Amino acid sequence: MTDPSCFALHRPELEDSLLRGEQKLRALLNGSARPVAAGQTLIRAGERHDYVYRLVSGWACRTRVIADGRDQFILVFLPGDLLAVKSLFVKWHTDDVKVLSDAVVQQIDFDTLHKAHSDVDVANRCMWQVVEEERRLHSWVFSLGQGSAEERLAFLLLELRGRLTLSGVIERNVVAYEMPLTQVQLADHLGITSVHVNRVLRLFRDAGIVDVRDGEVVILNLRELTRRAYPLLDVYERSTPEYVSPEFRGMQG
Amino acid sequence: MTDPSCFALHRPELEDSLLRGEQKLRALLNGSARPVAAGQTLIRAGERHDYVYRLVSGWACRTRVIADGRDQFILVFLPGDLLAVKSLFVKWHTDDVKVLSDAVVQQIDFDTLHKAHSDVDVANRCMWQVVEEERRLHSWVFSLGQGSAEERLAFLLLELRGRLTLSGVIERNVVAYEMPLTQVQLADHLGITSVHVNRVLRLFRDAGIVDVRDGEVVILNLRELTRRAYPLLDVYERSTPEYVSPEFRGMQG
DNA sequence: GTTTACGCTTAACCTAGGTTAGCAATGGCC
DNA sequence: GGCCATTGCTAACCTAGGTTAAGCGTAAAC
Repeated sequence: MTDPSCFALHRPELEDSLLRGEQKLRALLNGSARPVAAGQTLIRAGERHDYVYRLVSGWACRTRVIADGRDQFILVFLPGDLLAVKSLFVKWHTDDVKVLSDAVVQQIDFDTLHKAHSDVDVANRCMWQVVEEERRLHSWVFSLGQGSAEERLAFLLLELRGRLTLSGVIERNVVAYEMPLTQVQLADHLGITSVHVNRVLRLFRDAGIVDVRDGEVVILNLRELTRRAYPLLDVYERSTPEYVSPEFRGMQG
Repeated sequence: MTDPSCFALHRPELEDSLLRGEQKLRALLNGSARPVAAGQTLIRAGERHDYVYRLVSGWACRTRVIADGRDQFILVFLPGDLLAVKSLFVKWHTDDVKVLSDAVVQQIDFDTLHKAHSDVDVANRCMWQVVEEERRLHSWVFSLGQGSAEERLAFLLLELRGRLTLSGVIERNVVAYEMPLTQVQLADHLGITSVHVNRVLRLFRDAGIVDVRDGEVVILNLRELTRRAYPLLDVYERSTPEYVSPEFRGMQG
């Protein structure tokens, strides 16, 4: 959120409002920071929930687990993201929100945010978070429905880099970043098994495309990684420098 | 939208606001109704778009098509739904919106709705549409990532019935409803091939569970259909009478 | 009244990815 | 030190669903 271009998809008319909303929210969240240990569940599906959070550092995810053990990460949250904005609108959430690495979160209770929500700037900033999540969900639905395991993994690694860049966690154009997900967790997000995650990672490593190891992603050939992910990128990502290697900017296909 | 309980997941504090917002939106949309022929594309990905729509009758979908022919229906819209609320926030959409059967839509341009959006009730009603879509997207991500073809198809047929009931298109507890999707279109939504859709439909028909034919769904055994879909239902749907057969209300697992 | 197009159906065959099962390396923890 | 849990890795085997191709019915188009 250090880079205003993180709002790049929006309408110019709204940019100022979103930035003001961001400032106002920061003021409201200020002082409430607290650490959360890796593995903690912040929100449990089906339980009444009256807080909205900002993830200051660390990674989190929205995940759905069912009785027979199937588990799907629905969204991954990175530093700067607002978590559970929907708390403003729903009695309870339909999925768990879990912290994936040691993290720091700020929080705000329903009543306070509800009052603030009558401020147009704050309402816009909240709506923006939901709209942006929906964009990512669209891509993810397409990926799970139509993408191969290779495409999905390439897409995920590229998308994480793009989001970390836009939110200012990593510098523009870096090719290595910390990524705390285990292979099992990657599998739960990608909708494949951890055995197959391992196969694809080895393939990518052998092909000199990307090396994922010890909680770090090292991109060896950004052009090739982009090429493999490209079918799954949406028109926004395809035209945004933070997501794709230069050769592919705005390309069709 | 004839049934206020369509807002069942929300907070009681907001129910009145949502209903007021609905009335205000209706007033704004009034008079703009126009027919749209089946197959028409209402919104094209990547093009500037300045309208928000209400689907008065007929079915529509948000879909992403890529160059190699892969096509995924991301969301299906039913009568009463607002389409493209995100137009308020994004310069262009990342996916097409296509009308699936002869339909009637009302529309409102960006400037008018933007002014109305400063009204809290209207803003809430718009946010609600996006939040509800996100809930469905969560379930769909889980389904595509973890569900078998049988589970997904059962889930879809059950969900469509539930939504049609909540929005007042069909009566409570009916077991047959019109469903204009072809097997190819079902396949595009479910993330499988039309050949496999056909296989599963035959299986369901032979097992006396549900008969899908000639643009109509006839549920022969609601209990069994619910059982097959159950793993994919979210906690909201599991506890809502419109979605599940009585025996399963609120069941875990 | 033939042609074209579309949707449904089925069969035969194939492959991406799942399943099961080990083994090795690491790192608390007592 | 030994113990246990977690993560990564790999091999052997299996299956859900994909692919290809064909036939059938209906209906609009000429």
